Amino acid sequence: MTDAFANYLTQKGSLTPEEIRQVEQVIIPRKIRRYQYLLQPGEVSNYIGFVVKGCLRQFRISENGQEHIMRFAIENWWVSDFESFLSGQPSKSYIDALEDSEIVMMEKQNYDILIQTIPNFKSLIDKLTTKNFEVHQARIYSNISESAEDRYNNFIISYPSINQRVPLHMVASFLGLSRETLSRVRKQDSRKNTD
Amino acid sequence: MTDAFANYLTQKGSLTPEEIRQVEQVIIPRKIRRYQYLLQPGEVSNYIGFVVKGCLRQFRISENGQEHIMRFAIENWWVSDFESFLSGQPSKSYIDALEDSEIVMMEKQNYDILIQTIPNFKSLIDKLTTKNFEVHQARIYSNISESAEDRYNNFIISYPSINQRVPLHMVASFLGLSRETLSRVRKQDSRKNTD
DNA sequence: CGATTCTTTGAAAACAGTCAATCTGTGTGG
DNA sequence: CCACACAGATTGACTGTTTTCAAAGAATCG
Repeated sequence: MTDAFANYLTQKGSLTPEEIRQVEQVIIPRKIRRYQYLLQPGEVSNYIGFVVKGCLRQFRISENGQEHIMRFAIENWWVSDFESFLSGQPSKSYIDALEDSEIVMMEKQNYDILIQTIPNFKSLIDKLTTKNFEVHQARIYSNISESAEDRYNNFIISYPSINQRVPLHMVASFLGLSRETLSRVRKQDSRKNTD
Repeated sequence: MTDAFANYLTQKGSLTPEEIRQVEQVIIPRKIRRYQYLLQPGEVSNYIGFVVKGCLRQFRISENGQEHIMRFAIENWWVSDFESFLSGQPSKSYIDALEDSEIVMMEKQNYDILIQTIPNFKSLIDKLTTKNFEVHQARIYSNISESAEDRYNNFIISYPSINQRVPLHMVASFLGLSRETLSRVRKQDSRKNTD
């Protein structure tokens, strides 16, 4: 079950078998059913999860009741409200599962200890932080500079696997578009590609 | 000149006078004239700067030649292309000064040493990283969920000092709007406020 | 004062959202 | 196996928002 996690730690973090054993002592495997919440607003996100199998999303609900998807997570991605996880402040987000999923969870106190005791784990997290920064910048740049069509096209290039698995109206929500608009954008695109 | 930096380190990072002396050994004060570039695309951002006085911006230029402002920096803010600084990859951004400015610069290698040797400095940077994460999330959420008017109103609440100092067309660029639209939004707003 | 930068305005066009209806595919219960 | 319900996707007509283009009006600086 947690082989995927061990592989990840080996490949992305160069952890030794001994270090992986140490990490595995503090993780908790969990199954999450489709539609099940992992986090709700007001709770503090005391853990990070690593997705072994499945698909989840983090979203907020605006005053008028609309859902706005901040982030997806599939196999080999981390899932958490990192904002709440890092700051210790209550979350503003929901996290739920879009498919029956399996994750391994790690509590913040153990996470902090591992960072202090396993340099390879620390540098893995540093890489993750840098990557997150890049992803955020890219998304902000896309949001302020690109048309709906370009944003969608970049999305399917950057996240083809998400695009395949997730309903279109959620992709629209992630991109900040109405589902109707995204549906029309996609139609335009397919017309162009068959020319 | 660098008193502002020492104050910042004391107040935000609880550094002791001795620790501050240690930091001050590796910083380089620099004056940047208005319109002067601090960074251009392709360069690696090998330093972070702390703004003692003045105002700067980080922006990218899109294929059609438009400027898109990623970030402003004024007194007591850090300035850098953090993406490039953290990853060591070439930057995609320009940084330039909007006013004659004074900054103190720190090279990455010294930054790394200070993080390792001064726990207070490390936790200051950790706070900064968390704060950055929050700011990114807030901006993304704003971009995908709010109207032009709401985005602008949130901007002037969140960054009143920037709004006062920076030309309207740059605020528009930061928000992902045309200057004409922002001009009209602002007019609408002022009408509402005088009712 | 003249030059430059910044802001505003109007009119038209492009773009995106809303509402309502229909269509499609999937899965469940009878 | 069929009928039905349900979630998701599409379409059309309409409305509202934002951009674009062009011009003119402030403000600032040397």
